[in-house]
Amino acid sequence: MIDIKLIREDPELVRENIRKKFQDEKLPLVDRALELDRLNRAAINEASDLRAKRNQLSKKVGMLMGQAKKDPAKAEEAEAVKAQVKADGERLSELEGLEEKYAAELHAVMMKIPQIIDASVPIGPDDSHNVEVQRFGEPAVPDFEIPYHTDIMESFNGIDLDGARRVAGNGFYYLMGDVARLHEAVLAYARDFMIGKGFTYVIPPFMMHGAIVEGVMSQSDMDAMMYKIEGEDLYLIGTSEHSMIGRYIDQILPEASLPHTLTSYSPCFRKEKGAHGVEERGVYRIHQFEKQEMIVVCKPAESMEWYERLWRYSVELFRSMDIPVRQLECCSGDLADLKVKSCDIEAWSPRQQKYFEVCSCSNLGDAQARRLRIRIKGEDGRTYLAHTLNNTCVAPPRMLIAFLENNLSADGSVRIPEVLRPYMGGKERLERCPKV
RNA sequence: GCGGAAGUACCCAAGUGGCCGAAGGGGCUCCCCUGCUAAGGGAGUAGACGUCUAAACCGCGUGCGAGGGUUCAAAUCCCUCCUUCCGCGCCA
Repeated sequence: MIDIKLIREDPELVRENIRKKFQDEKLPLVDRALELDRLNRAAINEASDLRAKRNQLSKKVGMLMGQAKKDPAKAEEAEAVKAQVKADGERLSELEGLEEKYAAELHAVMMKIPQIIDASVPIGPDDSHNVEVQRFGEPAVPDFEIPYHTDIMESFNGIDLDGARRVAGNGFYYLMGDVARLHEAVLAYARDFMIGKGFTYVIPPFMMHGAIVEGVMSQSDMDAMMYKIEGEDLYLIGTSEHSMIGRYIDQILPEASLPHTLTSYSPCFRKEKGAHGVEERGVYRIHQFEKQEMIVVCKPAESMEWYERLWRYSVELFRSMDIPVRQLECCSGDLADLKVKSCDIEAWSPRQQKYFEVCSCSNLGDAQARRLRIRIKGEDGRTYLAHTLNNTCVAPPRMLIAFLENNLSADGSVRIPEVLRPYMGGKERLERCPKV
């Protein structure tokens, strides 16, 4: 969400930004916003004048009523003033209706106008124009065949998709044995990794109110992603970012307390409508997964610096588990409407011989902060909007695909990288086991 | 979940229809007085949001948990909801 003042002062900049994102159908929204803003302010001004008048006259009634005890003539005068106020009442309630109507419409329009993207974002209509920035580690292709990830998991008796389908349907999983333990090991390792970077570990609510949902994500994302609890104003979180950023709703943070650097764990629930749908056979795109996340709330001037730091943490984390990765920058057309700049960290899949998304790092600028009214109080007493960022540390079980494929040996065993061994009871390898 | 109580500014707290945007106290800030300091005196202390403005000040509007309603006028009356506290119940 952008500032309405920006549209007042420089509508062309906002239009240009919409064009850069290949959303020309939204161009009329700019003029619509200007019009609604004008109407809204006119209504506010007139209503405000009427209220001022009413307040004055009502006080006068009060005074006259007081005097009426000694001088009955004053009572009549009071009645006359009452009638005056009542006369304006109709116009005032009409204006109040208009205020509400215009404000609501304006808000709806403003929610659709995308955040101003950073000047450095590459321009392109869709994800095919995303830009590979840099690779980390050698994308190796072994001389033996790498099975599909669920087959690798099955070779350790580590997954049951059939059972999950019976219980919850497609898009769920049972992880078992060493694979389940590995899943938790990766999360625990990522947690400690971030604690080591000075982040505070947080376990947030896994559900949230509708008002928070609207603040942290766009309407289209909400429809495509969120599960609603029947009969309650509660949604299952799609990522801990939602409840982590939501925590700051209506808060004014002392400047000295910044930056807030948090690493949160949560299960994540997603409908995955649209996108490419839920995968039939595997744990790449599913309705439920777990994630260790990074969250930063900081001063506006520092958000780009944090953005750079955050995605590098992901790279460092994956490299420490011997997984080759690359940084892929999101182009303008692929950037969600709330984001200023974003990149994916993609892990190498030796089986498919291509990179696939495992982390997503975003600088939201003041977009979430404006929607949720997250402000900072400066030393000079002024308040201003914070910036928010988020990034994935690890999101298994998808992340396990990269892990298993890259650490698989010709004999079918999987090497446990040293950093994970303390979380696996010292185990150095996962060995194939007979089918149960 | 049931019963009871309560939500007023940084904190405590008075206020049941009219100069109440809100007494009083504490705290905090500034000033003065006094060399003996768990001292005295004075002043200030809604923040926020909206509007107005080139911007700011000022002004105006909103604001007493939230949202509605009654009224010329609501902290005060009515309705709904939320939160907290105390019992009871249930439960990892």
